Amino acid sequence: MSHRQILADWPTEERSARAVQDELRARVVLDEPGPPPGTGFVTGVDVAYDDECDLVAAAAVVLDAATLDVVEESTAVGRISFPYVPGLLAFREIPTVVAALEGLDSRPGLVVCDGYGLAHPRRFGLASHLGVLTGLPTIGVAKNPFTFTYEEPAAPRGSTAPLLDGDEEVGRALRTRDGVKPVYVSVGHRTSLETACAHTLSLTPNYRQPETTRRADALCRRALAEAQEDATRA
DNA sequence: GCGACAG
DNA sequence: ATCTTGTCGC
Repeated sequence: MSHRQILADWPTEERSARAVQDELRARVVLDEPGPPPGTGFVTGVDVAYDDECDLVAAAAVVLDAATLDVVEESTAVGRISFPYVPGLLAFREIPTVVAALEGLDSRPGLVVCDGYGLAHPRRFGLASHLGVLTGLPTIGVAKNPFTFTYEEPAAPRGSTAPLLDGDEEVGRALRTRDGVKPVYVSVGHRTSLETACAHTLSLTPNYRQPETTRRADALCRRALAEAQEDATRA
């Protein structure tokens, strides 16, 4: 789906946004293992906002999965399409993220999102939604446990604990640095939870957050700053 | 009804 | 997400 098609019928109200999630959820593919970690490309996406200027900037950064070297970068700037509502984050982030992905010449490979996929009140978070719209394999790696619960994983990097919604495992708390707060991994589209965790570990040789997210975060902030300058000047 | 709540 | 300096520690 193109950026324009997506924006053409983008919901404005919370009620219709939730209805979209309930409908699209059936299209999530959960029975594919996903691309093996350490080979091909891995792409990070992230978004930065300026609510005052009504500006949103997204970045997509393609990394070589084996070396974590940057292969290609893309940014897109737009208007804010939805307020932040817990559970409806995708409606705020996706239009500009898709535009940034469309700017790439490379095939993105696995897309790593800053947020959740299956770990979502209606089992259709940002990573699930982006996966269904693009057809790409996606995973979600969040910095906070949202409304979910978990037992503290053991201290060493690589330790995990189930991320639970009641008694249902919706993701995993994964320790990416010894003794540091874990990240919260969930499946998006066309990937298994095991694959998602393996990718997350291979993307965190030095920091808590995946290299994909760190690169995309830095890039979208830069893009937002430039857009703010342009807006101020005009 | 009240509080909590990915980014 | 964003507002924001110095500072403790490897």
